[in-house]
Amino acid sequence: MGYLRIGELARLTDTNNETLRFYESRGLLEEPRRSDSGYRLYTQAEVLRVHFILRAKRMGFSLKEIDELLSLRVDKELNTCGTVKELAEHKLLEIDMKIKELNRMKDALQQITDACCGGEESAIHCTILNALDAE
Amino acid sequence: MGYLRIGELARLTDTNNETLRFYESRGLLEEPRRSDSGYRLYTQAEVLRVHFILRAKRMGFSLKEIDELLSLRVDKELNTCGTVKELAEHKLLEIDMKIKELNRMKDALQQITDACCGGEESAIHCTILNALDAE
DNA sequence: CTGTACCTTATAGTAAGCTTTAGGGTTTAT
DNA sequence: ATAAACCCTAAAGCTTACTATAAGGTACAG
Ligand SMILES: [Zn+2]
Ligand SMILES: [Zn+2]
Ligand SMILES: [Zn+2]
Ligand SMILES: [Zn+2]
Repeated sequence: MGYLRIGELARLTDTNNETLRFYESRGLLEEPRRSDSGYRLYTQAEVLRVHFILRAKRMGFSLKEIDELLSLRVDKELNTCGTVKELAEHKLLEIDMKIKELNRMKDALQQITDACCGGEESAIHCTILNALDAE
Repeated sequence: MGYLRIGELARLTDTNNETLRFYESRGLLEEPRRSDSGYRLYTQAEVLRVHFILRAKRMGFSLKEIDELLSLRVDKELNTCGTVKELAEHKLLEIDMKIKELNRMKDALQQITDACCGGEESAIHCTILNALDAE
């Protein structure tokens, strides 16, 4: 009574049964209790936990990192803000590096693309192709 | 005489034998002529081609897209700047979308991270953990 | 009692871009 | 002649985050 089966948890969290079982296999969800017939039985706590996972994913954390965050979350009183903030700042640095890398790509590609006429004549003089070819 | 074996091509392009064979398997490099003993024999043209591939990779093109670019490059006179520029602009859009996505992540994470004290006391009140938990 | 929706497991497949392994020939220097 | 360095193929493995398939058992409505 009050228990959720996997499909219901999936619906409530906008995921699906396979993903939830996958998260369990990766340790992101604890093994839930089972019904007599072996069905997984969840509580509201798991709804919150899945939402936590999804939010962390949207922040750019990998499942492995989310696993760490979850362990911190489980016994908050035993862990410090310092530990949590370190993880977050590390991730921020990674995101920043990716952004910089993409901006480098973008600028380089934008430059050779702007120079290309984009016309219907032959691409022999194409700045894009030629830039990729240049020594 | 004048031919390069795979290891030499790898050295000249700062790649390795396996990667070059992999590129061949993906159609990025043509099947080269072979020595009597079956060794791949390359010319300077392949050095240029591998450099093309590497530059395109640095611009963010996938191997599949590079394959397309290479076909365009091979007979430039049969293709138009318009075709090439279309590929480039499509890729620019993709890069832009990734940058925006990462910036969204960064801003959200930055906000909850800035609010975290990062101190040595228990994480019960941690803004990071709590933000990930919040409904 | 039968259909349908739901659940179970284990295993394999997907994407990208390689890397590694296994097992076996070739070239070159000493 | 032999060791080191080099090459070959085919196949498997790696990473991330799932998704799909096969071959079932269970719950419940009509
Ligand atoms: Zn042009
Ligand atoms: Zn052009
Ligand atoms: Zn704090
Ligand atoms: Zn904190």
